[in-house]
Amino acid sequence: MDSVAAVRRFNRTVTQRVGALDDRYMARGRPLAQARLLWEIGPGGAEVAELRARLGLDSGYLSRLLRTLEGDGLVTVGPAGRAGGDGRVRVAALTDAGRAEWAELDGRSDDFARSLLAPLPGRRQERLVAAMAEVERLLVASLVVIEPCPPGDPRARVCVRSYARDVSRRFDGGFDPALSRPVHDEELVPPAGVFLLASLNGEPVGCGAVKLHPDAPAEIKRVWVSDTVRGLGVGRRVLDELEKYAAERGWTAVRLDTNRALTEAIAMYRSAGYREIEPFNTEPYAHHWFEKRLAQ
Amino acid sequence: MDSVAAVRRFNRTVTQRVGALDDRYMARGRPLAQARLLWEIGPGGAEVAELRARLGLDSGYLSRLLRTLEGDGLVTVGPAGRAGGDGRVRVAALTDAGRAEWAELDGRSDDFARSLLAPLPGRRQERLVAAMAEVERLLVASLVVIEPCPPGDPRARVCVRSYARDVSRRFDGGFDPALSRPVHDEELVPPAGVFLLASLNGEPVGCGAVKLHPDAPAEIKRVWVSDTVRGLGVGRRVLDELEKYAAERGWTAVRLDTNRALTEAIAMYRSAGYREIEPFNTEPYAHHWFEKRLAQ
DNA sequence: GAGATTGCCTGACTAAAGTCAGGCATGTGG
DNA sequence: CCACATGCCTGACTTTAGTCAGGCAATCTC
Repeated sequence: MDSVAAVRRFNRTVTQRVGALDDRYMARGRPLAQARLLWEIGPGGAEVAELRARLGLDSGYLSRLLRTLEGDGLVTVGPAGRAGGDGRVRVAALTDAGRAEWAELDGRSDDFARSLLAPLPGRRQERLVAAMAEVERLLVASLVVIEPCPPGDPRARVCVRSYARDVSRRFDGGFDPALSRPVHDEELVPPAGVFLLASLNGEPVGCGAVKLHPDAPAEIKRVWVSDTVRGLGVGRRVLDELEKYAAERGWTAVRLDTNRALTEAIAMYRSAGYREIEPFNTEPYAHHWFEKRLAQ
Repeated sequence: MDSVAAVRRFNRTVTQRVGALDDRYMARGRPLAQARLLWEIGPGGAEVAELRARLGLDSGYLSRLLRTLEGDGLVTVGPAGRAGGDGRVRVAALTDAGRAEWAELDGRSDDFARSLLAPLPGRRQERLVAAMAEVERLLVASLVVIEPCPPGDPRARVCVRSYARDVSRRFDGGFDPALSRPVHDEELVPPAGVFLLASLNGEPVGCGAVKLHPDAPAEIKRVWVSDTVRGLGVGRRVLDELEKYAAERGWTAVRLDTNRALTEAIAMYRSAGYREIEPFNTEPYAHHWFEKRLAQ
């Protein structure tokens, strides 16, 4: 397959060679990990747990790095500012010297970016920037992770609220959740069902749920994808995971209902093998009902 | 500047995040540096000096890495095969076990490339591949280095031969170097002049030379750019460097002659501030003569 | 309010990466 | 043939990165 070769060439030249240069720019005099951490803390400060998640570091290692930066007088680590907050969490903030160092890093990053553009004639610069944006956008698809999540989790709530907002904007006459058939959290917790969350670098960007009705096909609900990642196949992956969940537990069919305004969703269901069926519920906002038989 | 921000976003998400994933794929069980080295040696083997240049490693460190791979029975390092070659250079080659390991790495690289494409729907995959190719092509411009080189260097010879071949393909009736006004190597060695070589990862991809005539404008010769990097501003950069070289040594003008078939070159000269002048030599292949006054 | 959990910290490690100073054999220019 | 350069190698280091086990205090759960 030729496109695999093309991706490999890209990885080699761009992620490896350019990435190494980027690192070298970033870490002048200071170990790379420290520079990255300092950068990640930023002028606004950051909670330790967040830093750990963003940089993917071991708790002990991060702690030690923070101690080093503190020793150099660049960072202070103290209890979270907000009263009433969790007293265990600590926030790292930059000192004046740290802010200066951060500005230096920021400047260097700018320099490096400019050095990539500089050798190109003007129009090619624009094309490079456009192509980079495209690559970045399309590559995030492979960074989106889909995993089960309690429906009560704040990130799940964010998704469901966004879902309701999107839908009410698109339906004729809006959408009032109170009129729609209710879904209770307990129905989306194993073994009754599951709620899946799609996230990108920890940020929620999509969701979907399935209810495993006893003695009836499983029912798919609340499939939603943030428009920041729309068109990248995330919805389809969520749907696949939900079907897989139901199939593994013995269900042989899934159903769902949807509104005629959601044309892309309908197209996705059809292309995923769903067939339109007679109404199987009395959902007031639904115009179409679909079913798909699951291979065991 | 917004495009700088876009490049930085790209560097962050793509070179950093994807690059780190790539490394993790590459280095399973084995230290990354070893895996990279093994990969770089490849089934065809490679000279030690070349490996050092490609990977940018310290001589001692590389030697040690080779010793480790040798100890693991993956690599043999021996004197260069070619008789009459430099007896000091050594070549690393893969053993059977090394070849197997290499194939394993190769397979993993493929897997990783596929894993980037897989989550995307088909048409987006094509767009990603196209955008990657574009980014890669445009970014190599910033990896091209231009530096003085003795005109007798093999890489310089390669360029001049390519130049003659390109030109003879384009001129009506071909190009016979014997009929053209000759340029001797000594004229392109400081202080009489200079030969500049443009190279990408050590491979020659362009050249240009200037002769500093006493009591006459400096003369630019042999500006050539390989079509692998054409359109990326390399020719313009070579020209700038040549002008700078002449200006720094007190020359106040540069001249050159060119053939009417070389339309892009002519356009480049014009856009770089060259004005057409009366013939200043009797070059049989020239149709246009240009001059540019240099700011001191 | 006891017991488990969570968030951060420290100490004690190990492995990998990289540097530096020489050393030996080969090659090159006078 | 001498002096010097070059290509590779070894030994002796340092730094960076990262892991793991445990510990303390705050918080949550029952």
